[in-house]
Amino acid sequence: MERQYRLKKNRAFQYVYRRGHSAACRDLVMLFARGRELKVGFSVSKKVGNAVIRNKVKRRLRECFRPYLGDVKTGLYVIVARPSAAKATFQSLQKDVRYLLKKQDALKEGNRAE
RNA sequence: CGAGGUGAACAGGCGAUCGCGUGGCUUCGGAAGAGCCAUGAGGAAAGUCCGGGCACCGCAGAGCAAGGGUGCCGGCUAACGGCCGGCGGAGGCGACUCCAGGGAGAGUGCAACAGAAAUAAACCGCCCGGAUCCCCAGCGGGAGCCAGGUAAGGAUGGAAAGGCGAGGCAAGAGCUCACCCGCGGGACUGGUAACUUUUCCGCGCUGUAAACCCCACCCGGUGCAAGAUGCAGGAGGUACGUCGGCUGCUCGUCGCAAUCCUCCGGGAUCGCUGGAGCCAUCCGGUAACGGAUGGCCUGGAUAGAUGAUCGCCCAGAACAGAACCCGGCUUAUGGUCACGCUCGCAUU
RNA sequence: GUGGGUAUAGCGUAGUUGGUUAACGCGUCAGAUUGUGGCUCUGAAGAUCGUGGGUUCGAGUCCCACUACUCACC
Repeated sequence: MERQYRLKKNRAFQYVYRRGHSAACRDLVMLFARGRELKVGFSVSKKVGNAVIRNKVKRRLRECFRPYLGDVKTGLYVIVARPSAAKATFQSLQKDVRYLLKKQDALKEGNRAE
C-alpha cells in the first residue's frame, strides 16, 4: 500500500472523527468521510498491546485494505483497532474489512472484489 | 541417572507468489511512472538507572554557595555508579555465589516495650559504722531508721560495662596475676596497596552514618521536538535603568536598536549515520584490556518501512520493534552446547 | 524525549523526626428496636501496607531494583 494513499496528519484524523460516519464490528471500527482524494489511516492504541503487537495489527490491516484500493469510493477512511483485534487472525480481519466496506456502501457499483 | 555450578554462541531455516522503505542503474527532454539489482530491527532495540560524544545556551573567563552523587585496594577505560584481579566479611556439605565494604577516638540526635538501671546507673541485695528500740543475768542476737562502701547476684533486652580461674577484701570489684577474646598504636615478615605474619606497649571503648553529619573525590545547564539554513505569516515592544543576555550570589563582560528585539505558530531541507565500528590472525598481559597486520561496509524511517498465503525440514518457538549515536547496568525470555566443575545414588 | 507523583480492609482516605495492638467514614455481617422494611443504636469480621531484596534490635515509614496507574513540559 503506497504512501500517497496514506492518511498522515493529526488534523486529518480529527476531521474524519468529526465528519465521518462510523460502522463497527467486534474487532474494528471504520470511519468514512467522503472527499476528492482517497486516503486511509489506521489507529491502534496502546490498549491493543505492545509495540510489536500494534505494528503487526497495522500491517495486517494495511494488507487487508490493499486489494480494495481501486474498487472503493474516494474519501478519507480511518480504521480503528479494538483490543480484541490483537488476537484475531488475518482471515477474520479481512472478512471484517469487507463487511464494513459493504456496510458503509463504499464499494463502487459493479466492480466488487470477490 | 538425578540435583546443582560456571561459561559460551544462537534467536527458526529454505523455496514460491503478491506487497513495502532506502540506495544505485536503465528507460525518458525532465518529472511522474515502470523495470532490474543491492540492502533492510535486537540481545535485550525495552526500562531510562548511570557515563560519554554531538549541538545550543551561559561563554575572555573565574570563584563561592546551594544541591546531588560516589566511597576497601590495585588495574582497565574516552568516561562511569561499569569491567577485571586481589583483600576483608557473609552464605553454602561443595563447585561457587553475594556484599553502599570510609569515619561512631570531632560533634548532635535516637534506642519503643520490658527491665532496678540504656550510655549511664545504687531499686533490691551484700557489707562497715552510728544512734534508737526489743530479747538476754551476761557473752551476744534481732528489728526498722540514718550515713556510706560495693557492679559478685537479681524475671528484661538486639545490646547490661570483656570471659574463666586463682589471689585479695568488711563486702566486693582488672583491684592484682595467668590464659583467652577484642580495640588502638609502634616495630617486624610478605605484598605496589588494601591487608597480613610475629611480637611489644596501652586500653576494655554499646549500637545506629541506606539519622543529621565529618572526610576525600566528582558534577555548569538544557537536550536531535538539540540546533542550522531557506519559504510564507501573525501579535507586541520603545531608549543608559529599578533594562536585557536558560539556575542563586559576587566579580567580570557584551548589547543600546525599526534592515532591531521578544513571543506565537505552519511547512521544507539538513542534522542522519563510517563508528571509542565489525571479523580473522599474531604479540603483550593472570584477566579486564591494549598493540600490530589483513579484510569488510552493515537500517535511516517520519502516522513511522520486514507483512500475507502455501509447501518442506520441524517440537509450528519465548521475550519482544531502531527514531541522533555509542559504552555499561537492570529487567523480560526460548531451546542448545561445553566443562580435566560440585554433590548424591546405583553398577563395575 | 525529559522530569515528577501515587499505590494501605470491597470503596474513599489518615498514619507527624523508624517503636509494640496500622486509624476514620461508607459498605458487609450479627443482634436490638418495628407487625415488616428503612432510619437509629450496639457489636463483630475484613489488611502478604503494589512486588522482590537490603540497612536496622525493629520498616507502612529509610535505601535499591521492578510492576501498574497517572500528571506536566517541549
